[in-house]
Amino acid sequence: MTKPVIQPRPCTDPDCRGRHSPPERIALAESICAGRGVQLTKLRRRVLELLWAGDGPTIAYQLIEAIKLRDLRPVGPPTVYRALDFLRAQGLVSKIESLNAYVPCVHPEREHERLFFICSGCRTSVELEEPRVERLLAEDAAVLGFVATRRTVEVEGVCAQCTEAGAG
Amino acid sequence: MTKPVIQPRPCTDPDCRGRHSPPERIALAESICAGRGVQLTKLRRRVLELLWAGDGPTIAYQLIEAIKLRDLRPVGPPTVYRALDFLRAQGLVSKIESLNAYVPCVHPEREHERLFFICSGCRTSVELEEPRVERLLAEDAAVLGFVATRRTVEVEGVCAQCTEAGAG
DNA sequence: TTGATATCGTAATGTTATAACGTTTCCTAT
DNA sequence: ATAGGAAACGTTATAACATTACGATATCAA
Repeated sequence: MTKPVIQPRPCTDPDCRGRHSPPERIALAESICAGRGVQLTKLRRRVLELLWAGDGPTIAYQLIEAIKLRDLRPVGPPTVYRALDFLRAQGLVSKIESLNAYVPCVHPEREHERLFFICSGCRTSVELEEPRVERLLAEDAAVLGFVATRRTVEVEGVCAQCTEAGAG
Repeated sequence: MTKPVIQPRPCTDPDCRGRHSPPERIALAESICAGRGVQLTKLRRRVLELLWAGDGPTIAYQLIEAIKLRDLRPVGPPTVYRALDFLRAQGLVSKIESLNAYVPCVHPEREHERLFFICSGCRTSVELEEPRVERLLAEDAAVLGFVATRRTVEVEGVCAQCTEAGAG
């Protein structure tokens, strides 16, 4: 009885809204790291799994707690922050600056900048690719003679569900 | 002998790049607050002055130190954070989320979202209004049924001067 | 197996921000 | 003028987020 092998699968739906199976996305991360010759170690993988398991942006100290619970061993902040740094460098995780929290990237296989809609009601976030925003920012950067290395685009507000719930 | 009165003056140059006299911008802040019936108290004004005096994004604890030096009295973090909260609420100051630092808004008289280009070389930032980005984000929000309350758009990189200096 | 490099553990500490509660200031109605 | 109330501020403590520094372990090529 062999376990079914989970195949990473590039997503071609620009409007998928992040609806992917976490195991499939982890498998994709594995294959991306393998392809780059970098190591998705047990710890790094665990952190990525926990981010996928969370139902919204997760703060570093939640990850520390979760690892303690799940792996029955204590880990210090540097351990988790190092893993996060690695995952961010590989484009597998983004930091939501306005929350000091971290989210798994839905489409690490696409090398795009991401923007986030963050609901202050249910504390979830939606990742979006917006080539048009990217293009405008690149244009402005060019006018300024500015060489961009990182973009942060975050929109805070209330999502459709929470608006309905609040109104109903 | 009367002091010359500094008149606040709306800026009509969309590409002014923030070249304004701080005293003039403080006077503008005064008049905006007066118009809204809110108080730009001595402390709040001092914080705003210090932000204008800084040559780039300023962190809260720098403000605490600066007030100690300048006004010869100790102030606690809550005092400064409250002043910053007020100034942000009035649109006179923005927080740069990716630096945890604060900058005075160049054009508080215009009710626009701002985006920032932040140079990691000289630690300065340039504020820009980008109605086109605003529009795209509004569009995306509409598609998601998302009611936006705050936008954070920050581009990190190296400015033209620093690029030249580094290359030369 | 050895040396080099990457990764991880651990203690301490640094940095950023807020809670809680008391005091002062200032306006308004009398 | 003065009592009541709201807004602003002061102060202590602490919470929340992140890094430094250094040693231990694991991994891999030669």
